[in-house]
Amino acid sequence: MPELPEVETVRRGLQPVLEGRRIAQALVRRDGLRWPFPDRMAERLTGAMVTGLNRRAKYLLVALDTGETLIIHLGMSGRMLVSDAEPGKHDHVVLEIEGGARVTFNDARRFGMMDLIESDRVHQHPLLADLGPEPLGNDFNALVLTTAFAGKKSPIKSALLDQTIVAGLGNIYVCEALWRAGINPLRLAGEVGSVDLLVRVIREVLSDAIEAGGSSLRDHRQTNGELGYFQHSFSVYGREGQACRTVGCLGVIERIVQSGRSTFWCPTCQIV
DNA sequence: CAGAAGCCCTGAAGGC
DNA sequence: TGCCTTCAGGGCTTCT
Repeated sequence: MPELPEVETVRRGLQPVLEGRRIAQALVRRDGLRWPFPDRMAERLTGAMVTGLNRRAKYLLVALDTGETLIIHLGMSGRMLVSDAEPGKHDHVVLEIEGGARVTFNDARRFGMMDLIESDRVHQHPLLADLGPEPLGNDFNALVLTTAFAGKKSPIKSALLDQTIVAGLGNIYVCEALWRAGINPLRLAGEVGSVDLLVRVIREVLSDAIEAGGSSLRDHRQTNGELGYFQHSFSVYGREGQACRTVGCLGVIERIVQSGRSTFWCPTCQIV
């Protein structure tokens, strides 16, 4: 499940493979993923040099010397592979890189997306225009979050999944952050008191995950070259029925459904 | 208008 | 073993 840390890990893994290199040939093996690919995508990618590899929220931004940027979203099951293997099932786009590397976009469930847009208009792309602040950046702080929460009648769990409030959190890291902050996920966003601790733990949980991804990235590159899916140990996510890991807490992790998504939390210590 | 539910899609996992 | 059902969730669309 690629959330911000996974996408950042993919970005860091692809950087040495792509940056400053030319796409010798782009192979597009189907019409699209969630939406159709842009017109003539293969032609527009072939021959282009990658001038920079950036990230906005959960989107990878591949800047090209053609003046266009390739926007990539991994959706739910999307992954990037660096390998010599011949394209197989669910390998939808293959980039042959000058010098021999091969980067493959694989996405079994096809919830991912790719689009091309002029580089100076990237942040006006419909999918990026309304995104909230980057949680690891300076624009994300207690004042901004308090303002965004003001008057909101949805549970704080749902509010944190809203990409216009803060961009890049997904179901897993929202659960982890609320647990670290001791906040009840059912609490209405507009009724949460101080968010200072919440801001701090959101930054922490994302930074920790990026660090963990970075360390496992080296191992993965040595084995099968797959970027993006890593073993993380979660404190609450997926731990229904197990003992809470908060020091001194004797609670048991519960699973509830909010806005159609599973929320894992400890009713004993998440009481703020 | 805000908030919640529906939808897309495939593979993994669990029940019988 | 194998078939069937349920679940996973990012983010847009539709409904209330």
